Amino acid sequence: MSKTARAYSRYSRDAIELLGGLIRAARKERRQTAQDLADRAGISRGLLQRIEKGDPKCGIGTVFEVAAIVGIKLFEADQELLSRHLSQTKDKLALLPKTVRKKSHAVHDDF
Amino acid sequence: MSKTARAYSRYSRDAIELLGGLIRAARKERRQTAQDLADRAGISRGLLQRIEKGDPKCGIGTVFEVAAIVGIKLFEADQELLSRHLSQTKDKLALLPKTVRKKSHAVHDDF
DNA sequence: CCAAAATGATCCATATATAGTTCATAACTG
DNA sequence: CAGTTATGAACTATATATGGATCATTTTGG
Repeated sequence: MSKTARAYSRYSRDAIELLGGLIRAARKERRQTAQDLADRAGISRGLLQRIEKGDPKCGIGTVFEVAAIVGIKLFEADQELLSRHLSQTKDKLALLPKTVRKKSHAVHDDF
Repeated sequence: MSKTARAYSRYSRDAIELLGGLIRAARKERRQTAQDLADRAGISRGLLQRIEKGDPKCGIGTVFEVAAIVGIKLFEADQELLSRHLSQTKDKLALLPKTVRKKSHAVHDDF
């Protein structure tokens, strides 16, 4: 028996669906075929269809790649800035405690 | 033989790695254990580890979910706004031509 | 210090995503 | 209008991600 499918919060579902929609809109504005975009991204047309529809099961790498191809960048569009932000985050992580204790409970979700 | 692994652009790799780092940083600031966050997200600790490390192969749904739990929203934090944006995008899509022709080639990637 | 706990890494079995196909329908173009 | 092309949707086989366990190491708190 297949373990009941994973559940996603309303936010996640909406966010992913929005991203997919933005991709589809951007592709059409570019007057680009689904097949063509899929080819450029190195994926199948079927997978692109699911991405544009907002399927949560698609690999984040593929989605980001496709999004970037049609000009949608979720983070800094400037590679230079992005790299800097990335290393800053790494630095910050180096400062934070390596491990962490307790606080396992009582964290209340607000979304 | 395993077909050579998919390639990702520099941007995608950095963006995903950044997102993972932000998640890890946020989790530690909350003084939350990896195991605990994994439990809350309904995933295994191993998978969370890969997400925080920036593995492009993780499902976008899982990543977004984990991110949201630690308070990172890539789109509107306000569910109301997000929903509105989502339906706006759908409306816009309804206006765009259903299908699209040509322009298969000559789209130059700039990232 | 010492014991307990968190993390990072690896391995395997299994669930699942993806490619690739096919088919039906819709929507452009001339 | 007719022919062509894009799209949406399903299905299957295979590649691969994920869960769950284990082990070594590091870090923390008492």
